[in-house]
Amino acid sequence: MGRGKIEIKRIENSTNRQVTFSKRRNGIIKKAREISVLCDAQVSVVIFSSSGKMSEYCSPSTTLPKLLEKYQQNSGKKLWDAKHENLSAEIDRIKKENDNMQIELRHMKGEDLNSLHPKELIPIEEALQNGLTVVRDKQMDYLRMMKKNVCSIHRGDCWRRRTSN
Amino acid sequence: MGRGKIEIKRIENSTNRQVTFSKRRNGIIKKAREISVLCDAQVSVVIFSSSGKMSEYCSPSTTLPKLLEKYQQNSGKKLWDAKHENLSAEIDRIKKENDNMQIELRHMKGEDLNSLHPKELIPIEEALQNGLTVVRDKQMDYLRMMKKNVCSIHRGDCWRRRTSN
DNA sequence: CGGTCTATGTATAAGTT
DNA sequence: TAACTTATACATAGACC
Repeated sequence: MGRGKIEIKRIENSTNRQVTFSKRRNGIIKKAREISVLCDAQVSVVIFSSSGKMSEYCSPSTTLPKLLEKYQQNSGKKLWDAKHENLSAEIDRIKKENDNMQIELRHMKGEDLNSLHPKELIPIEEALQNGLTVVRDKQMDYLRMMKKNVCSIHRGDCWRRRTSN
Repeated sequence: MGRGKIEIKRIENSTNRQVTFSKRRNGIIKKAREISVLCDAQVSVVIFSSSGKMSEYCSPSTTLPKLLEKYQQNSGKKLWDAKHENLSAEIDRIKKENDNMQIELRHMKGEDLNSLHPKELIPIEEALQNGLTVVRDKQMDYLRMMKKNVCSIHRGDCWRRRTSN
């Protein structure tokens, strides 16, 4: 419908594609508005351009949620229950991760050890020993640092450095 | 677009209305298909006739749930109810719990300690020391138990108990 | 990006079967 | 009813701004 006939296949020239998109999108939304008035129909149109820009139309006698509710009843297809299931699945996944971590943490604190085999105690003991070593090293570092600072203050290093020069 | 011009207002003759509905619905869906091919767009059309009959189109590169998800992100409008928000909130809550545990666990393993104040190292050291004590006690118990069992076997305790009586 | 113009292709209102 | 026909209104490709 225009100066030349076009094939219905992806328009390669991106400028043309964008222009055609705008025109046709307006056309579709106009048609949607018309059919809803002429024929007393409930219509919803949602369009995303390839660049992600969204356009929508929904006939005035309804709302998108209402229409989608009707859609589900009519088609039997689930639109957001599927979403529910996804969320529920993610909750399960995270909870499991949570439980595992909690168990590990309890073991590190010496709790719930009775269910473990003697062999399983070994890596825990090692982890604890390692953690303790690292923490104590860190504490030693702090102590050394503080001692050094105290000595500096006693010797007046800071003061002298700041004022001299 | 036909033999006569028509005003865009409800068609009172119900036969005409039904005929016009069918024709225009087909037209809209054809246009939707065309724009999705020509312009690489994602399109969803849902139409209910006044008699309740449903028609739909969704471009092949997507699904209605996916499109609606995008719609929500894009428009900020919520299409589904509180149930989702509850689930989302729970996910957030559990994830936070998860993060906290992960941090605690890392600290117990001697990781990420640099961000802590010296004071914060103390409870960690205590927890590690305590855990280590408990784990080692448990290991001692096992050792003692095994030793006892070995002695019993040597003395034939088990055998006698099982066969006698 | 928008909007305007115009030749031409399409959709469709109304008529016919 | 639905399917087919056809005259006409409308949509739009391409060009320009």
